[in-house]
Amino acid sequence: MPDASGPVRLRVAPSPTGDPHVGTAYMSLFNLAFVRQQGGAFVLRIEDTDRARYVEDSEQQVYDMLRWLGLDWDEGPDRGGPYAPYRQSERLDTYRPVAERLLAEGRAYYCWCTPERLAEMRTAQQKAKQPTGYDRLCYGKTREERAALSNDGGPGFSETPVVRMLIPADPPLVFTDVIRGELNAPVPDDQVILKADGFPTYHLAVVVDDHEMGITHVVRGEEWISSTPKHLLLYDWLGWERPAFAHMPLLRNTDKSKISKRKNPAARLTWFREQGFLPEALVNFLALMGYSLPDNREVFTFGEMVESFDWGRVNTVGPVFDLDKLHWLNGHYIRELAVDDLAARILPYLVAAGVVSDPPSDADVEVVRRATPLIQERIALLSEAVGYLGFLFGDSVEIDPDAAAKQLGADQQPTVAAARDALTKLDDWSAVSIEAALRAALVDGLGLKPKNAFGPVRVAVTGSAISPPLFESLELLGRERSLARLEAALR
RNA sequence: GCCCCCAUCGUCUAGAGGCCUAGGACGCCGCCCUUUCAAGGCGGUAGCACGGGUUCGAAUCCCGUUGGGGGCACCA
Repeated sequence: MPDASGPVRLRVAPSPTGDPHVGTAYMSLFNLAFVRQQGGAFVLRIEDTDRARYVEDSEQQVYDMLRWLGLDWDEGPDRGGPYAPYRQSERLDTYRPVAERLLAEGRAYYCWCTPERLAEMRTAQQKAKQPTGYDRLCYGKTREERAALSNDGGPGFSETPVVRMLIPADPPLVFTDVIRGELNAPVPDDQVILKADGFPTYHLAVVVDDHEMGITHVVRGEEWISSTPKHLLLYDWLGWERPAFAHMPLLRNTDKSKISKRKNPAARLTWFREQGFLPEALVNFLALMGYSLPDNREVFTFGEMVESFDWGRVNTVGPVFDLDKLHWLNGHYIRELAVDDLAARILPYLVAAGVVSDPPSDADVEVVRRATPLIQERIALLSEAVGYLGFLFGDSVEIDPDAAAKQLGADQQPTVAAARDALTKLDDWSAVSIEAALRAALVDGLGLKPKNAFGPVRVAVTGSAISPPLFESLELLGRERSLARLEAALR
């Protein structure tokens, strides 16, 4: 097994079958942390050997999301590298000779069984409480011999055969995992390595490619532990050096099951961007899943993770993906952002919500920039800016009925009127002056508690009982629209 | 059903035999601050799954039980 002292090449190998999965980012992160620490190469390989499940756009989405997260790769289909091509569908010629060699050496055999026959066999085995696995019906038979079996209602025969590994009686089951130490995996059955359509299965393709590409460390999910003996066998048969294996824990849904798009929106990587999470917060959070820094610090950069990275610190327990903590972390990162940076990140969400025109006017951009400091410590997600800042755009504002009922009833009319009168007389339309004028008129003048004095004004002007700080909001809104909204609340 | 992996507060975790009366973070609760909401400050709640060993001593090592997860495809 290679150690980590030499050049390291790791791979991330998503299958292009829909929205990028959060697990892809998770594996990429740990992969990349190790690569950067060791000075190796991060290889992105697209494992598209399943033509039935291939989705056109998803490869591009993988690129987009990994770049968004800043988890950039050194070699890949889009940027080339010494071992191109990096798409398995373009490497078919690489796998076929290997399958033929195994066939010739008696380590593999053709199988003509139909999928229907295999399904029936599995069902029967389960029913009989037997371990499931291929029964080797085709083993040692020629095409003609096997076909003859099916002539009169025998087991299903398919014209195009697959190639299966002939698993020996004592396959290698024990291997050392860099995270878990010595592992004892289950005995495999005669696995298909070449499909009827001529494409390899994952098991063949991954071993051949990892060898060809000089991959030293395989970082993948825990779900692969039970498949590893198949891969070990292939390495041994072919006389190739085994890579090191790191089986990461699986991210979980709240019910502890493997994280899935069905049960958890967060399983879709694009969801995080839609919601307004910051990529740096997500990366930090992902690093916290099943991992900790030596000093147990919780907020850290990718670079800091790299400095002390150690496979031994990766937990073996699958962490539940807890959005509460990610929210907190995201809010934390938002508060640390420079105002202009944050404003620039908020803008697309306002545009997407239709609050700001597309493209935004210079005036709108300026308003967002000036409003951003008011909400920086109030939002945990970029998308929440829409609710806070919507009132600043447009002539009138829609008043929340609940807030109106509580803050703009008959009792509050004099308060609103007094506010209007005080502000109408105001010369200097600045937050400081506005506050002074309103305090004088409402708190001192009408003897109201601040809460009761400013509440009605807030609802009248922002449309909501929850808003950015009132006086700054009035200043940003401007005299004309502010007074108009107070006036409107009096009718 | 068969095989494999795993087990510290609700959640993420620290802990590699004595430093543990088990520490931190999120959440939750209370108080302070306060023009709403936040943010911030202070305090609190809550856990070593269970049973046997080993040892002077066990959250830490071993075995079993229970519990959870994963795999058992011509999917990856």
